[in-house]
Amino acid sequence: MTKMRCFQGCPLISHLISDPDVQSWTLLISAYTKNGRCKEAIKLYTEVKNSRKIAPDKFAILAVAKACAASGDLVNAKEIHSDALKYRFGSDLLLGNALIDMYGKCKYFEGAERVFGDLRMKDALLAFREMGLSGIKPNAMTLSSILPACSDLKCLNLGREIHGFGIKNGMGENVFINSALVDMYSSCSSIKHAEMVFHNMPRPDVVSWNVIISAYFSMAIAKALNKFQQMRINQGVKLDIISWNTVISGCADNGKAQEALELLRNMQQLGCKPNQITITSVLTACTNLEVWRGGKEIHAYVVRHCFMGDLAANTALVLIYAKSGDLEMSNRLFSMMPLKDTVAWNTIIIANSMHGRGEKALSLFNQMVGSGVKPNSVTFTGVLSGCSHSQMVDEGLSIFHSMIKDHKVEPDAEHYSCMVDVLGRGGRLTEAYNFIQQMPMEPSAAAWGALLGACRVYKNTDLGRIAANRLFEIEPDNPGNYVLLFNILGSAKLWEEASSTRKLMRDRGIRKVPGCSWVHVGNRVYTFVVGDKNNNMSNDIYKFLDEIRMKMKLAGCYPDTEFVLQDLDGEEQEDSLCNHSEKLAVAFGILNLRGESSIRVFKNLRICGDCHNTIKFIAKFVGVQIIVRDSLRFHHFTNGLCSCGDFW
DNA sequence: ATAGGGTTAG
Repeated sequence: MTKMRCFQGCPLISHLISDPDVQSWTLLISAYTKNGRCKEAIKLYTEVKNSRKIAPDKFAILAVAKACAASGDLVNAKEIHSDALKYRFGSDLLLGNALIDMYGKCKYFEGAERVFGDLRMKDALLAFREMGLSGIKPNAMTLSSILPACSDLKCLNLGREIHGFGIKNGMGENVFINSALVDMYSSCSSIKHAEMVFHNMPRPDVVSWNVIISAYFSMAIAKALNKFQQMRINQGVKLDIISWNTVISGCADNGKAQEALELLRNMQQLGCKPNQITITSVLTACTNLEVWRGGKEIHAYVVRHCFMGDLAANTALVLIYAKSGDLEMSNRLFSMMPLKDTVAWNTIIIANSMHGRGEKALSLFNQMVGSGVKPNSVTFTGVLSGCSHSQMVDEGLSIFHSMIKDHKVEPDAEHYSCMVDVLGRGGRLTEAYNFIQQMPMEPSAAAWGALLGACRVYKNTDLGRIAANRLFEIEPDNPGNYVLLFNILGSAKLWEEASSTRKLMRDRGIRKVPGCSWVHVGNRVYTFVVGDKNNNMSNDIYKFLDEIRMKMKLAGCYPDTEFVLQDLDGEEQEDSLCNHSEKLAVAFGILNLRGESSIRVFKNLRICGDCHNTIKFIAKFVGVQIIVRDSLRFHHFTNGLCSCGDFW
């Protein structure tokens, strides 16, 4: 009993063993790693090495390299690498593979390259191709440890040769080799062969099943889920944590968030404990969940299960909070993160940009650079879109010019589009148009779309026509472009031309996506469409909105009839401004405040201008904060003002 | 050489 407690909690396990030799030391390191306790494995390695003056052999180094790989511990990884060189294992193929894998998992690709170079892995692979391998005949261990290198490098030909060599040399039924082959064929996009190898295995084990399911996820999700069901009813194999993670991350990557959450519940019911990878995958899935309760539940789970130290989990949480409207929580979480990589910084910059905090996005960018983390292409998209949403034209221009000059990041079409948006929203329409024409690549729909949007805000009919006509060519099926031009022409009172735009849209058979908003009250999500009367409180909702409209008129705010046009859609002619889905959802949220000081509403399309005015008024009149997420960004309404500065 | 090595999830 005492011994057991020590094994779990005591860092110096070696005290329990009278004379630890290299073998038992290695065994313990592996045991810790297999149980997900990488920190302890690494500590054990370091402490025993230093205090007992034991020289690690290649197996000990291999074991600790795996611990570093699993935990992404780059600091110790470098130490392990230098040990490998110090003890003269620099050209060991097995260890070399493990070190490359370790650096890869720590995202330190320069290190991986260096090991690769030292090892002359390419030469090793070539030597293997000639089946010489320095005169030593490869055994099963060699084959199964070299196959992952083929997977990584997508060397299908060599993989095939290894496959043939294995069969010729009586290793055709080796489960390690076969699983590695399934993975190799799958990585080389040769699913048919992966399938063949798997189906010819006499006794596939958990790993074989995991690998084939993962292979199916890369081509057809239905087939993968089907195979997973087969695995579950198969008596011969027992699901392990990797099985669950494979299928959960497969769902997450394919936008199946609900399924991922359901699988998380399933695995827990069956007594399988989620690990960091599970949590990260589920969090990634939740990031794309349309309706989320502010991330609080999964956050609580992460805290309860001590995954808070995990970089990827934290980054996902930062994004979840931002996307669910809670920017404060997002910022707070980020500031508490002990370690921040490029992705983490990008996330918090984008979060602030989405919420219209351009200044904060810019200052975060400067902090990022100051702390020595290298910005990449995504970073600049984030900062520039922050500048555009906050009318920071000069700042945007200066960032754009510093991209190549100071950061060696080549602007791509997306950055150019951001700059069109920066100039356009800043009211510098001619410059925006010139900018498009000077783009070194073909201007994308995003670039013309940014210009068209700016033309709507600044009521520029001439440029609006040009941008819209380009968009009608590039993306003829996007209803938003027709509606925007229609609104531009309508507000210029060019009725005839406006209705011919409408006709063009109708003739092409393009329909507007129906507007839909939702709000979270208590434990339920309530959905509203235009003119919705299906809610229990519909009468109260409309009464409330009537009252607001009266109050607005008394205050001299008249409905902006320009936006009546926005929803004019044939059969929806009777739609007036008072029944847009976002107004209904806001009204319902206000009527169910229950002591809260803020509500959050989500809409699938851009918010309408009249709704924007009305919600500003409601926020002031009721004295609450109203946060609305539309398809592009967030609006924070407080005391009669919106964070977007009316440049929605 | 009868303690350790090889395949899978992000």
